[in-house]
Amino acid sequence: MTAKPARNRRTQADRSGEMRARLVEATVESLVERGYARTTTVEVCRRAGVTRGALHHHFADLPDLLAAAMSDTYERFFLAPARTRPFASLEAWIDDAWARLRQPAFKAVIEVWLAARNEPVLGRELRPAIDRYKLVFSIEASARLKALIGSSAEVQAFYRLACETLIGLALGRATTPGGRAVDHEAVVIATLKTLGRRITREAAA
Amino acid sequence: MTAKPARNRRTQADRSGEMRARLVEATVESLVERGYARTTTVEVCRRAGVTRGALHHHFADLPDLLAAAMSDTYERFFLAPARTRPFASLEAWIDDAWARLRQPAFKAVIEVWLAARNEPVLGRELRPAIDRYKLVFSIEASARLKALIGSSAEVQAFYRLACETLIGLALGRATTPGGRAVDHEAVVIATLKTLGRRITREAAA
DNA sequence: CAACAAACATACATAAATGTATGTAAATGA
DNA sequence: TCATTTACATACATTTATGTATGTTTGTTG
Repeated sequence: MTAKPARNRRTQADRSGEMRARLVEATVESLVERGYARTTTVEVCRRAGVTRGALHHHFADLPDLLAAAMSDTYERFFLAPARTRPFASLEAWIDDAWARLRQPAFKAVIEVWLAARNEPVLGRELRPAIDRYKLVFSIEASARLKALIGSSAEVQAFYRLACETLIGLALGRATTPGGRAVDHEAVVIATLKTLGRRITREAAA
Repeated sequence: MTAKPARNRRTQADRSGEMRARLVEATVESLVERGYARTTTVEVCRRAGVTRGALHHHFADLPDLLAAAMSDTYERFFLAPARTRPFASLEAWIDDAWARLRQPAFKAVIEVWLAARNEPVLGRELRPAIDRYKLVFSIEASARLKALIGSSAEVQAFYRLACETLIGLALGRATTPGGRAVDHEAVVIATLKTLGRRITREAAA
């Protein structure tokens, strides 16, 4: 039996998990730094420090890997932190949402969104992952959002608007050379919060 | 001398102009339908119905062609229509701006933005064209916008916000399978206009 | 109406990505 | 412990894009 697990003896599940994680991480990095067009299997393997054989063993092809990378980013950056307490205000939600969308990793999501639209084959394989992603902004899917927005049509409409605004800002970051903040980012966020406060106040009245 | 210009005799300037136009048009189409990653010289030539030799004669390389495509879209969709009368209201500006950003051609711009960020070589060549594009949203560069916004910091901030919102919506369209409208597009536009009216009213007071 | 240059086509060499096939080391389980 | 499966590496064939070089047609100009 495997009585004494030698110092560097890892279980197969461990090896698989770690390898998949490394590959997914390398994929996201490549998407952020080099974009979809230059995110090839060789590039990902180079970053992960493994051979293409390893990649091919764990993922059927690039679409498969991208779907995994997307789901992973989705889980780590958007779902996991969302399992905390409810939002105190629209302002708090804006802070929370923007803290996520401003992450460099969100550029990877944008790249995949476009790639899925651009390449039908890829789109078919990625649709499930993408649809899960969309739920991040879905009011119905989140008890926190439902509680925050309530039944006011005005608040709900403002929420939709704020989502698009944040995505616009995120695209700005994604297209800025270093992924740095775009010029008027702070002003826009501040304005969004101000408007949020007013909408909330009026809805309460 | 070229006494009687035969029916199908075209001047060299004509031929060049038409060829460049065809290539640029094919490039934009390809960017919209297939994205940057699959917009190759062969694909562009296939669409334009010419050989790669022709392309290479008019454009040094793909970055050069992309810069031309970008400038052309810029000119046709954003600058040219902007030379009309001043905006009557923020609402009118929203209508005008959205009428442009909702065009499929704007997806080509987004693709180029990302490509320029993703590939340094391309970025260097495209920077001038991109910087010109940014002027579309620049208040200082447009007398119409200056007149519309005036000196109110609130109106100016709202304008910045609205720009990001519209870009967010445009990205939504760009990532939607048929380039079709995203779910809550109409609501967001309507809300933006409502807010615009309020901001204007308050700034006047 | 030459001589020349511009406009466009054809052909080939090179590079890079992908898929597949096969080989080896490590882990599992009877 | 040994047969078997899983994890990963190596090698090759194919495809596709690019750059470049050279050829042919069509306009321009003295």
